Amino acid sequence: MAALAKHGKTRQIHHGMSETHKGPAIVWFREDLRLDDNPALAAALKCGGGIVALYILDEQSEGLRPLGGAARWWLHKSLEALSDALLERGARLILRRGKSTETLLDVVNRSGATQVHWNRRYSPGGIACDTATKQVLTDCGITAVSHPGNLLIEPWEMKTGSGGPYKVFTPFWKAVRERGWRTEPFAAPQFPACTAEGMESDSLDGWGLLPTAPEPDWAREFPDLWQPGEAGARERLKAFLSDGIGGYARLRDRPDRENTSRLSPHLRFGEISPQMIACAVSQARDSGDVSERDADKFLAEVGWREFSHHLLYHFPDLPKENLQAKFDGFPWRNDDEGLKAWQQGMTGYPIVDAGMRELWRHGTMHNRVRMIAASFLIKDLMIHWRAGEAWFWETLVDADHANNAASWQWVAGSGADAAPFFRIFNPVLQGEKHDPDGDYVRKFVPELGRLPAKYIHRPWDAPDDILSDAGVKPGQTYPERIVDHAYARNRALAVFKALNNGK
DNA sequence: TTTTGAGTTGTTCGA
DNA sequence: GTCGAACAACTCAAA
Repeated sequence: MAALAKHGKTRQIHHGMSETHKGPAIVWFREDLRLDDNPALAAALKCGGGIVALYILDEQSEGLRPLGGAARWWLHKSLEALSDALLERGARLILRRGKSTETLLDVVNRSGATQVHWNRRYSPGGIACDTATKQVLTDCGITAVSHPGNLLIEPWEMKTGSGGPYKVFTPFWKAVRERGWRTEPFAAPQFPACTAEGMESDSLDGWGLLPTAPEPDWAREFPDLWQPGEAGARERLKAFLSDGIGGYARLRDRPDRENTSRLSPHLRFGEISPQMIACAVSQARDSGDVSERDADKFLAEVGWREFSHHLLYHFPDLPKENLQAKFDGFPWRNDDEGLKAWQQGMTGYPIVDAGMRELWRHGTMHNRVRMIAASFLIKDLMIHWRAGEAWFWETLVDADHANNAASWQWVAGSGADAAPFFRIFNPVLQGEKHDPDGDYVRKFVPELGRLPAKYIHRPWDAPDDILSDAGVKPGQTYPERIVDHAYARNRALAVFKALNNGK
């Protein structure tokens, strides 16, 4: 009807109508691709005029970081799932591409919506975009409401005794727990019979989010490992609570076991809320199914996500600038070959290479191995943490602006509550400690698969007959070490020491 | 204002 | 093989 009318005129028409006829409310989905426990969706449905469920692929607005490849794959699948879930309830997901503000205005005008609801983002680009959008909508007489839907507590609500943001995790998490968070979920909403009838929508396939030829199909194995979407998130949580969380405190560091939750990409896209996770874990603990130790340890990981997001809110430069200014003088090495070897999993250190190859093949890496691999890039190769951050952003399905930046700075020592400079992971000892049988290495570095456990984390120490029995030819079937760890460790220690003396 | 205790994830050395 | 200490010095958070 009013699809082609100019903005102003359309608005006028609808304002005139709103006295007698209530327009629909738009739910603008962004990083909250779920129907359950979704405050923006619940609020929009409450309006009673029907809803328009909208997702905008915004690759143009300044300050919004374009998704990396692996995350684009996830987004595609997650939008499919969301669209299906909405269809089951008689609603459509409208897909649009373009600048957020303009696109939203266009959908407002075409739909005659009088309200727009969304759940907040906390990155500087997201905040800027949402603030501007809210202003424009408000100026047009549209009610724009932002809701808290992605964090346990809003970042501005957590303050230390002196009024500043927390910079140390332990007191932060203690304060969050003492304060508590919302435990009543927003109920699974009842949908009106018909919504967004006749609205134009892009075709998801047309967005090109999946890898396309001649690009290699790096996502080939993803579907076997992941089930993006709300239902997948719920199943993952359930499976973790029944199989993985028992012994979590002890076994979460073992990449050869399946004791991590693997919920991070689901959280990243908001397919499940941190409240829902926390609630389920607390219940399992209270009923005695899960030990207090395991439950608390796992909840603390949700706490780290929270901490990272709060940090990014208070320190918007976190993804680009050292949080500790003294690191600005750090003599990072330019080493394209080293960076490439690291990215490809060809450093000659089996645990590092296994991790980097897991990342490429599966779009994820075990948490412990992320630290080992990151420490290797930063401290052994002395390559800037930003190069590592960028690679993880491109390859992780759970790539999260806040977590990624905060974690890389933590490893580098430049971040909040960071590792002391002398904490330099030894890739051999870490491998032997956390992958004692070498099963993790065997899975991702098959050319070492026949080496006995004793040598699998240090093939250079293996006698010639053992190497040849295992079919390993150093420098041919598997690379020699690109740097000697003992040498690299001393080099890093010297640099860090100078950094501290120089202030 | 001052003081005090503490700080995710490690490694190495020497007893 | 196991264990504790050293590795530095600083900043944070709360009393």
